[in-house]
Order: sequence, then structure tokens, then C-alpha cells
Amino acid sequence: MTVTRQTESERPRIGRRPSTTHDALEAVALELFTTRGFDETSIDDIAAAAGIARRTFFRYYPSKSDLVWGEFDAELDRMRAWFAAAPPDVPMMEAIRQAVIEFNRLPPDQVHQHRRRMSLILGVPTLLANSTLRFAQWREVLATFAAGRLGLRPDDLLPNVVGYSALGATLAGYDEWLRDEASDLVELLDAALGELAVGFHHHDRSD
Amino acid sequence: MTVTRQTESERPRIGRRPSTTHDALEAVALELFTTRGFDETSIDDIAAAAGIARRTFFRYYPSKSDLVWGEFDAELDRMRAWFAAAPPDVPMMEAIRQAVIEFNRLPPDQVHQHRRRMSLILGVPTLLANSTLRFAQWREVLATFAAGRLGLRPDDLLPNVVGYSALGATLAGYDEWLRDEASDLVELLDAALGELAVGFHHHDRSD
DNA sequence: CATGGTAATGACACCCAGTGCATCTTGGAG
DNA sequence: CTCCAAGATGCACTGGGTGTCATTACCATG
Repeated sequence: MTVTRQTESERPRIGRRPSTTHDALEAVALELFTTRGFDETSIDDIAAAAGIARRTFFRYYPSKSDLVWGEFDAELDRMRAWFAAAPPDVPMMEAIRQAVIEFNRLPPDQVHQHRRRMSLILGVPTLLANSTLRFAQWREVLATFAAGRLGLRPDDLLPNVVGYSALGATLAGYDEWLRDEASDLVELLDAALGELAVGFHHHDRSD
Repeated sequence: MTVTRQTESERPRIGRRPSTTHDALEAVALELFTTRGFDETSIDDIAAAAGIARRTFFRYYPSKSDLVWGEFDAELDRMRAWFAAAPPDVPMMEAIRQAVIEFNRLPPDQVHQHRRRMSLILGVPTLLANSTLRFAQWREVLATFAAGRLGLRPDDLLPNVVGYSALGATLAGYDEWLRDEASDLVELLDAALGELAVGFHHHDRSD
């Protein structure tokens, strides 16, 4: 769920120079979103604040929602690579738990920024709705890994249950993290995914 | 996830009569959606086909997406009631499994209709995105039940993991059901939620 | 039969997200 | 200086969604 962005790629040799960067747009927009609210901020507002034309905004991002996600695609690629390189002797759910933790461990100076970003994504209905499509990609990475481990195809039932559940546990962890300023994201994700690996029955009072 | 609608409530004694019904609108719209596509059907199209004005459409449904969901709120109420009445000696995950199955068991003559509806909801990106908000309500019903069973609050981590995971398993079941014409929904949901109750480790080849 | 209240429809004017297309600007290369 | 390409911009248009106000149809009452 971590979202980072490398510096804008080096200037091409020919043609007009871009008048802004994804980073600059994101900074301006996220500021407006957190102060004024996502739905209350129009693309005209963002463009004006960034000093570009409305039409130009859409050259940088296909939609207002996409802006919030930064470099998510690159993150997915890194996750795919991580799973491909995961040692086969670590159990499936343990590998998944480690991956989620690995990709959500943040340097302390980025925690606040990540909190703002995720609290938008998970807190603003418009963005939460949109995020479903990103989550589907995320799930697919997990389901593909699980399928390999289980000797099944990625679209079989069980790998998808694994993908959906791991996503669910991760999001539950994030929800809790966002509710509690003092909490530690990695701890919560660890706990949430730990429950999955073990099954829920051992907590059940009726057992 | 089942969606039904009781007949439009009896005519009020005063004022102009409604010129259509939710049922009629839904029938007209779903027909257009499945033949022409959701995004390719404008609200003008629906209104024209239903013989009402565009503005009137929004008196029946707050948005184009909401139309697809029928009586979902009533369904949630029934689910809440079901959980409230669930005998305390049946284990938590077992109760959840039974509830999901109970609320997704369909009379044979409604199967085709439900397939069309759900294949729209889960297959059309626009609708899938919107559905997140419905799913959140669904999860909340489960999390509340789980919290009661676990002696925790509904917004604690574990009840939410349960809610998210059960939703995930249910959706994985639905995905598989929609992929395979010949499959049985209840069987798939039973299997998917069964995995959850037990934990995934027993499938793992590295165990 | 007229009249008045009422629920619902319908017309109109908006706002905003997003897209296609044509045009203009700004740079670098020759 | 001139040419060319990348990128920015302007403009017109579609479609979802909302607020407002007039209009229609129904029903009851005198």
C-alpha cells in the first residue's frame, strides 16, 4: 500500500519542457484535499493552484482520483518481484504476511504523509470507491502467488479467497491505524494477517 | 447479497399518482445495461425507455449505480435480525457461514436474474467501484456480530478482520460462480467460508 | 360542479468530471 | 534563423447529478 515516486525522469532532448511535475501537482492537490475536502476541490481549483490549465491536468492524471495513488503501479511490480523471489520453504501465509509488512514499512519521516494519503483514500467515499480497482490489482498479485503455492490456477476459488482475505486483513489494519494516532502500522498488519494464518476459531468463546 | 423488492407500497390517498415504479425502472434499466452496457446507457436513455423525464429518474434513485442494488438496505436489516437471533452455541465463523448461505440461497427461477445483476455489479468497473460502499455496510453487520462474540467493540481490529475476510471469501465465491455457468452459488460460498474458519495453512504444500 | 390542497412530475439552469480535436508555445537541433 | 516535436492550452461537447420553480393529476370537501 506504500506509494512512492522517484524524481521526474530526466528532461527529454527535444520539444517543450513540461510546465509542472507529478510531484508538484500531487503536493498542491493533497494540500487542497486535506484542508478543503476532496469533493469540495474542483479540478479547476487544483489547476489554478498549480498554475496550469484545466486540460493540462488530465495530461498528468487520467482522473482526480488517480492523483492520490502516486506510483502504485510500480509498487505492484516490486511486490510481484518480491513474491517471485520468496524462498519456497516459508509457508504461504507467512510469506504474504512478510510481504505486506515489507511493503508497508515506512521511514519515520514519511509516516505523517502516508497517514494523510491513506486517510483520504480510505476515508473519502468517492476515493474509497475508486480504490476498489486498485485493490483488485493488489489482490491479483497475491492470488497469483497463492495459486503457485497451492498448485492451482490464479482464478480458482482458493487463491482468490486468500487474496481477498489478505486484502481484508490489511485494510482492517489500516482502518485501525487511522483511527489511532499512536498505533504502529506494522504491528497492526502483523496482527491482522496473523489471525488469518491461524484461523479465527481459537478466539471464539463458544469453542 | 440477495436483492429482492416487495411490491410498491399501496397508493396514498392524496396527490398525483407516481407515473412508474422502482420495479419497472429497474427492469427497463437492467435490460438496457445487459444489452448495451452500463456506461453506454445514459440516464436519458433509461428515462426515455421508461417514459419519464430525466429529472424524475433521480426521484426514484439517487444515482445510476444505486438502481442496480434494489432492496439492499432491507436485506441488511434482515441480516442484522438473523444474527441477533442466532443461537449462541453455534461457533462464530459457523454462524457467519450459515448467514451468508441463508441470504444467498435463491429459488431456481431467480437464479438467472441474480446472475445478471451480480455480473453487472462485479463485472462493470463503474459499478464495482460504487459497490464498495454497500460492502462496507455489509461488513459492518458482520463486524458487529463478531464483536459481540469476541467480547470486543465493533471497531476493534479483530472483528473488522473477520468482516473483511468474510466479505472477501463471499466475493471470491461470487467471482467463481459468475465465471462458471454450471456452478452452484451456495456450494461455492460454503467452500470459500469454510476455508476461512479453518485457516489456510492446511493446504500449504510447504507445511 | 367548482375549489383547494397535495404529491408527484417535468422543464430549466446550473456545476463538475472527463474527452476529442485543433491550435499555439516553447524549446532544441540543424 | 528555421524547422520540428513535445507539451500546453482553448473550445466544444457528453453525461452525471442538483436546486428551483412551475405544472399536472389526483382527491376531498363545500
